[in-house]
Amino acid sequence: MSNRPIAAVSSRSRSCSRRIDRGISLHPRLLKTFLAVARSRNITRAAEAVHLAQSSVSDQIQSLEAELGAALFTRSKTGLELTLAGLALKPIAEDLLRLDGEARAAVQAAAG
Amino acid sequence: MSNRPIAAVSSRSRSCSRRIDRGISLHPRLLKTFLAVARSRNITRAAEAVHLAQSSVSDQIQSLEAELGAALFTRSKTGLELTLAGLALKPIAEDLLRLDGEARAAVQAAAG
DNA sequence: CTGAGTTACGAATCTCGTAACGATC
DNA sequence: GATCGTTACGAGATTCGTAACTCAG
Repeated sequence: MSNRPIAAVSSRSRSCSRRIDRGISLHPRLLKTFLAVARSRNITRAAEAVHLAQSSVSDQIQSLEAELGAALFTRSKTGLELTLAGLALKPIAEDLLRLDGEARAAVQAAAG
Repeated sequence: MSNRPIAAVSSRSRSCSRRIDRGISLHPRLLKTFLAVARSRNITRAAEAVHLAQSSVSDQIQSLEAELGAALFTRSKTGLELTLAGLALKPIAEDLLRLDGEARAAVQAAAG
């Protein structure tokens, strides 16, 4: 009988945001999207870069912000800008993604 | 209309394995489970440690192996043993999880 | 009206638990 | 028969795309 106290219960309660992961871990996919947006400072462009719909990118950024409890970008008329939190996340996200690749490579090397 | 050439199409075709992510990135959740199994060399124990059902742990390990294209453990009568690939993955998985935490901390620090 | 981001909604997919098996001791 | 891992299956949650909406220029 429903023994899932870990995963949040409320789920789809507020607005639309589909928040991708929720409190368990920083999903690499979100990080990849975040970096694309950080680079282009433009959601539309980032969406093309990662082959996702604009709305998906918008959602992923919001999920990441919700997950971390902090705004990563400031939405201004002239474009998006990284906040202090976004600036702090960027280099670590890059490391994380790099390590992800290293893990794959290491396993391939070890297994043949 | 249905424009999803990226995500695999076949999906639930073989056996039961629900393979968690599939070719996009190393899911931190899988890594956490992997480390728990690597530590106890026992799926039942690992399941208790990470608060999941035995079957979920079994699936996650298989997902990870499928994702990486290599066996991480040898299932023998006496228990599970790490393969060369598993041995190679372990330290990187630990780093990955550590970095995950660092990212959170850095964002918290920057945002207040 | 155009360009950019966000919200609504729905279909396909994924996650994880219960239950049923299979194998080893 | 007890223990441990795997497979089957189903309920609920997640992901992402289309479409509609909002706001600045």
